[in-house]
Amino acid sequence: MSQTAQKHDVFQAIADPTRREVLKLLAEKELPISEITSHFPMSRTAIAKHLKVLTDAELVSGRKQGREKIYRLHPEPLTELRRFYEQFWSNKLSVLKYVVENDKEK
Amino acid sequence: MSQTAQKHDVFQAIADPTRREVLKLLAEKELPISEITSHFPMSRTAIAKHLKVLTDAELVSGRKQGREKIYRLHPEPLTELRRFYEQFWSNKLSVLKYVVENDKEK
DNA sequence: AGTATATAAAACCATTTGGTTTCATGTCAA
DNA sequence: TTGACATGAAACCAAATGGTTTTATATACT
Repeated sequence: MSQTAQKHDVFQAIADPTRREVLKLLAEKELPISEITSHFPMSRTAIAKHLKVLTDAELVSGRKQGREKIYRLHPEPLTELRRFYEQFWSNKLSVLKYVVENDKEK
Repeated sequence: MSQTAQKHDVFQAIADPTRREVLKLLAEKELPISEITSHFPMSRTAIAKHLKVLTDAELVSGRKQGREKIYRLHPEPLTELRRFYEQFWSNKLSVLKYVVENDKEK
């Protein structure tokens, strides 16, 4: 269980639309599992599994409070998304090439 | 087979590390399938399937030229990635909240 | 014409994914 | 202490994913 365990990465974690929605919910405020579940047309167990994946990717963390488990967002890993995105769209030759070549076709 | 078919979306397309690498390759210049394949430890057929997924997500397109099929990058759909990212990290309350609350803990 | 090359298409396979149901456990409240 | 509530854990399942091998077809080269 090292710091680098990370069975699921960010890219995989956000591949599922339900998980993306969960992240949006948690961006507002932290929530217990049952609260989160109430926003989706599926079982609590299914949501719990999604939360497991998000936890693996270190995008959320849950703490037990009484009989509830409360999840909160950890947005940092999303910066990897940004880095990926910028390889293609930020001050990169590829973008220029793309734009130029597309202009030619018109 | 409408224009809106789009069986695979961008998030799903970039979930696989091989496909992310393919995109990086194509950011440099357009390439035929066999050329792309030579960069990976798997069969041409496997790469062709990855290219199919990327095509579904409209991240690449292929044109037949002689006996080769040449693929090129279409980076536009990646903006959806950016929009997603910015929901969490760009001038949003959630970020402020996150930072503030993290400060408190230290 | 015949051979090598580049891709396409299909069948197949193991593993992962995204869901379910069922049962067990811990906690709160009356 | 009894019952309701919130979660955990396990078994199960169908479909999707990521790969393979095999066979076919079109193009290029000599």
